[in-house]
Amino acid sequence: MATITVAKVGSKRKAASSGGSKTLKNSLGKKSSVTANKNSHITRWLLKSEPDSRFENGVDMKFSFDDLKSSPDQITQWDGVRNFQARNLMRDCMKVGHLGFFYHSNCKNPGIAGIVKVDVKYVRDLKRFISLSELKSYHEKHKTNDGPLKNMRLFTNRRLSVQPVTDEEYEFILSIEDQEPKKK
DNA sequence: GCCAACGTTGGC
DNA sequence: GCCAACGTTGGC
Repeated sequence: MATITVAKVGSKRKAASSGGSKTLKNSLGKKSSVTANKNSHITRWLLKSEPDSRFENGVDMKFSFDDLKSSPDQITQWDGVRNFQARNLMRDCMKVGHLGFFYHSNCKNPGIAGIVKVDVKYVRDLKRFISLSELKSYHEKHKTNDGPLKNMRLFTNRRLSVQPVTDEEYEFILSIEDQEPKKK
């Protein structure tokens, strides 16, 4: 694992940002150490970003997987994360070198476009786009048969823009990369 | 564009 | 610490 820049602290959800205006009074201290403890084994993540233009206070939120690929060194800072839980996860649990899925949200065809290293740096494209609807069909199935995606945060904590992904979830998703999409 | 679900704020 | 009002997310 070469590379690494270390940008971390900023945070993101590409776009947003608002240059640090939001205040951070809530939940530090003990709350976040709980977050850290609970997720200390996590080394895989899912990062949401919006691939389509959307303006918020005059700032374009767009940042697609292709935008990452064409960034200098294929690295970007993940800034603009406002949600406290997401920020705490990044601050306390995410480590340089961890891997993550790059997820396209708030768009026509939401789903996972590729893999990044948690710098955040491009690693590779998925062999095919894995859509939200496909993941959801597995999630539904796995709820009944105790499969690996039964608790995936994409569905159980839908608004989190920086999500922990368990090794089981990560491996399962990689394992369906080579298959034809089951359901769309 | 709608709106359900969820997160944040702030008065009490 | 509760909870109503309000704001945001994000799939549809």
